[in-house]
Amino acid sequence: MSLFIYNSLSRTKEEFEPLHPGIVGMYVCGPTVYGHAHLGHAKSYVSFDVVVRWLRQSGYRVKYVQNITDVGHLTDDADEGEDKIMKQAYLEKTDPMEIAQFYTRSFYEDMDRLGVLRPNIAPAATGHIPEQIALIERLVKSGHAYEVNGNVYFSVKSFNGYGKLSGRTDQDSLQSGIRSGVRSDKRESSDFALWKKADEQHLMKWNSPWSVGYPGWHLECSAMSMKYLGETIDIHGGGMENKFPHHECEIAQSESATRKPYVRFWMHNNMVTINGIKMGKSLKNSVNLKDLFREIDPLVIRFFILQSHYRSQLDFSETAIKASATGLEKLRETRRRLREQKPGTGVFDILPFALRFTEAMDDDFNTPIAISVLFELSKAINAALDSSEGISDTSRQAIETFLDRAGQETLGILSQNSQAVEGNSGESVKRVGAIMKILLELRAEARKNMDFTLSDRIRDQLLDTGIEIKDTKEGAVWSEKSNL
RNA sequence: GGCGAAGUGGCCGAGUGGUUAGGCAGAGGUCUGCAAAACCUUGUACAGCGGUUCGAGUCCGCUCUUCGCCUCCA
Repeated sequence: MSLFIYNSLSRTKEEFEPLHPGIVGMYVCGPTVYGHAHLGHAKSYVSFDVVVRWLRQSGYRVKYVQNITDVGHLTDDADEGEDKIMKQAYLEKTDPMEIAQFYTRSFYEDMDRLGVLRPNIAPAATGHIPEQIALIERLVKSGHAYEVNGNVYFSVKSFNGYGKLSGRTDQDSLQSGIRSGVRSDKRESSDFALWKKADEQHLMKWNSPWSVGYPGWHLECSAMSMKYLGETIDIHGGGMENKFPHHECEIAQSESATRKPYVRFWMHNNMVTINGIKMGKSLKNSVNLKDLFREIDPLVIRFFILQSHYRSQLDFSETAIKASATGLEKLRETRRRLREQKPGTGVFDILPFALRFTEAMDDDFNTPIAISVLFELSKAINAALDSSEGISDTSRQAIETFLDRAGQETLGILSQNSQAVEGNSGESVKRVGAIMKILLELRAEARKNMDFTLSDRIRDQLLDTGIEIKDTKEGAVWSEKSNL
């Protein structure tokens, strides 16, 4: 069985083979750091996190590069608009670098909580100005770019592959979408900026052969991916909304410079909608992750995201996320039960489940199917545990190995210690365990004496503090109730 | 207007020709002091209209509706 990935460039699923055997070069467009991360970021980076994890599970060494955009680019290609980071710096009365650093840290905090593994390399745009200038020089030299008044533009007409990713090849219709009346030095209105001359007030600017200025917003990804992954990379990921113009421009400038294919597999993840409408900062309906985490376990959000396919839109609602929370709790509960169960004699065959899980992941990272396999497995495990034979120790170990690999290492939703008392040392965890043991013994005694008032009081009051008691055949067990 | 995606049972959400997706919610049952959990049973779903086919949610056409991109955005 081999891995198939949907390639946005060919619009079909293709069998994946890396350019260099055993090693995958992967680049994903990172955030522009001028605000806290929102649900859209979560969907994107959780999705690509699972891609990376699965590639590694499949035996590849993945070199994962995800940039940090800390240059505040203009808000459009038409030579006007504002610099977002600079605007935020004025707003917060500080300088752009502090803004970028602050929100970069915030971004990683949120991603860590979602269980998103850090990229191998996280290059910042401001740290790669020389590489970007070198790329522009290469394009000017080869006639694909031209300078006017200190600005450098890429000539779209000079690259005839323009539009192959987005399907937008009709230059006339492209131009009709651009507003008229804007003064510009461009030869063609579809040309895009590689270097912009800075005006007086502009805060972030660098020397270049053309002017004191700053790089165009498509340039950093090309320059940095080539630097760290080579001129042809295996996988480039990003949000759908970046297909055009961002990725189209990346292809144009990169392939014009190198005369080699830039990306072998383009992967685009879909949007988060709220009540069916796209979530966006400009629409003022974006859901900030830090706010969300106060009410919902970050891993529930991760699970919720993975219950739909990365190429599908994900509609966020209170009821949908609650359903996910209950579902995830069910999987966790099964795992807990399995661990605590006394060994039986029953043989449990994990192989069919493992095969179906692999098949689902190999089919363009179909996490909803993969999760449905976990649910079916959960049901089978519970049924086996309820039966008189139970599950043998050998079978139990095989199941746990699979759950570690599938549930934790691949999907990142069943962490081994999810029920541990968070943020506490091993000592205090032990102490809580000892206290609970005493309480459960007292309650068992009360039940034996038919004193249900007392036994229910212990149960109810513990529940108020977030500890849940369940009476099973083997006696009472306790667990921490995850929020929501 | 151009490019693209999509309409699945109360809700979420898979499924590219032929047997059950899965989850949540609901109903009935087993277990239980009660509760919780778990298990069992329970749903004539595929926007509409035509067409292709022995057979279509799945292919083709038309209609309706929704969404994304064409300005920064994951």
